[in-house]
Amino acid sequence: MTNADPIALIDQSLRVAIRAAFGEGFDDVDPILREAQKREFGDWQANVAMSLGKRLGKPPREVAETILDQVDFGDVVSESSIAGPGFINLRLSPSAVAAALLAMDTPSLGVANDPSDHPVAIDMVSVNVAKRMHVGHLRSAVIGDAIARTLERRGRTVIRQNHLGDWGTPIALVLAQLRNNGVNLDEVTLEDLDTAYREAQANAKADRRGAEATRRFFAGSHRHAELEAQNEGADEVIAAAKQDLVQLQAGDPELHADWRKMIDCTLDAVQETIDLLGVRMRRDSDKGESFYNDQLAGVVDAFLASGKAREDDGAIVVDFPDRDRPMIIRKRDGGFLYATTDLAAIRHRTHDLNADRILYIVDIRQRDHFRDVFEASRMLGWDTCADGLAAELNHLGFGTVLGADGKPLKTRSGTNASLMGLIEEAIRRGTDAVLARSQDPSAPTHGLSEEDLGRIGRAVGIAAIKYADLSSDAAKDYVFDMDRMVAFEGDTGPYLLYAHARICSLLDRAGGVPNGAQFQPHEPAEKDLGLQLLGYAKVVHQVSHSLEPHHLCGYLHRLAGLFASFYQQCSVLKAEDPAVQASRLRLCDLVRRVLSDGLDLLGMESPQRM
RNA sequence: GCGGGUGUAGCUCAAUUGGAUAGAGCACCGGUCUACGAAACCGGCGGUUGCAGGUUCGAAUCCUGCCAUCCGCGCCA
Repeated sequence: MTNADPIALIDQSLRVAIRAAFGEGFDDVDPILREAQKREFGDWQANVAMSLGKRLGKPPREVAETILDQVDFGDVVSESSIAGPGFINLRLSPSAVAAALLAMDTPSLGVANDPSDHPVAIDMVSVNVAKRMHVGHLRSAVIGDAIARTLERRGRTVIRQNHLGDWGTPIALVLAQLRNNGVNLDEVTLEDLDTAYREAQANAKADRRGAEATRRFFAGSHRHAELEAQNEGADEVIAAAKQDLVQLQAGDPELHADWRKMIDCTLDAVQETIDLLGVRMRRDSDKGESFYNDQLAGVVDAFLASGKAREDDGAIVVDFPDRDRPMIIRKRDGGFLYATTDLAAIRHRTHDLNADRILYIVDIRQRDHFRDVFEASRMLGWDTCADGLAAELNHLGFGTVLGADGKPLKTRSGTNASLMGLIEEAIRRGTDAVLARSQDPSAPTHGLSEEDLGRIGRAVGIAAIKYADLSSDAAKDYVFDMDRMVAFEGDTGPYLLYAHARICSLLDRAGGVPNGAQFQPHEPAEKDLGLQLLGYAKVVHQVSHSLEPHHLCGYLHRLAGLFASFYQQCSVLKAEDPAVQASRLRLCDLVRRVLSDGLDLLGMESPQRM
């Protein structure tokens, strides 16, 4: 915040006034400044009088009057009044808004860096080897990317961690299946892998009760429950796979080479999808379960040595003081579990990566799992970095993607909808719309090359999908309705892109912002737009803490809406007074940059035309 | 059975974390383009915030009890 920040100035003035009016003991009273919810009331309001009234035993309105008698807002506030039970309503002077806009009109747009120099580790996407990506991965990728970009915007180093499901009996089963099928792994496609995966699954469960296993099989990514094939009483297929796994672990060169090829094939396909989605993640983000494999025995030993784990019916478990269900970290047969791997991963991320914040962008149904793992890791101090700083461990759990019927989104055949298919359809529909509009000779996109139009269509389609995913509370389920998303009307990603594109062409026609342009937000629409702009840094800071991108979506949508109103009410190019025109152009330019910056944090492109 | 989430306009979602008359979008009705881009703007219709109590100046938000619904619950990941 700069010293031109009118809200900080008002806050300070009120604190001084409260101290002066009520004496010592009222040194540090929060004026409870809030944005006014309705413009009729004012721009901002202070709600301190109500709580202070109680403390002083005086009517809140009287308290408010006393404060206003004492306060000196300088020329920041143009109008103040008392309303209702004791709200202090304030209207900012145009000059104060102008000064604040001037202060934020810098490359940073007022967004401050986070002081921490530790990296942040984000566990996101987390695909399963040999499986196609499906909608279950969409949210982790989109939300994770938005969070990562927001933290990077604040100067943090973000280490994306693709916690691959690349180890264990499931993977061994697929390998065995591939060899049975005589598949040449040098030319293997993800299709082959996916098929082998399904066949392996079918074989594994053929000899056993299938219903429950089938239900789990279709549940989602490996971080959900994809293969229910590790129960005791393994049949021959599983026994053989476990044998393979032992050999693989022992370093059998041929098996290891096949295993690598399988991973490479999967990840090449993943990369293609990730790139098309515009999610920033590369192969150097890969750190799968296999990475932690040789640390798992040590994890269990550490818990045993510290007395935090005990043996129970042959298994090793960790107890929690407030829960009766323990967490198993080693099975009776000596095998390790998902929890064991996650404990190793936390230790790696604090001890080796030095991360002071570890975020998990994983389905919310795993809340209990992460609660257990986080708490257990704290028992051994594995949440602390080398410098003694305790890392913040956070599970950003997201809800399920539902179809129009309100049930988890599936294809007609009942399998999980392919993520690539969804993305391609969104892009196709975005491109169709862009192409159709470019037919109009007066359209700004008229005459653009097919390549350019395709690029714009892609940006529009992707923005539609992402905005739908990001604009509501991540923890809740949401209905994936392609028709609504790509209607491109109302509260959608394309609406934001459209606002941005209009500003671009406006500035284009004007030849940019004139030298010496000064902010003069006198018209109500100009001032409202200006006030909204001033809130940008705050919302970015907020999202980087709360991990709620939907607040940024809401902010940008309001900004775009206020711009649309302003655009309707205030002529820019036709403004008669050159100073007014210059002011409006500068305002437009600032809106454009904030929109573009905000869209980028959400992982969306902002084309100049659409 | 135990634990957790959710419940807001016909539909999809918000609500600055306890503030004023609960807001948007879609749908519906009515206005605004020989154009600073109508993917837009302006107005209208639409609510007992699941129900019942409680806390206080003030509750969608906090507490208690119900109802509905979804999810999780030791050797799967």
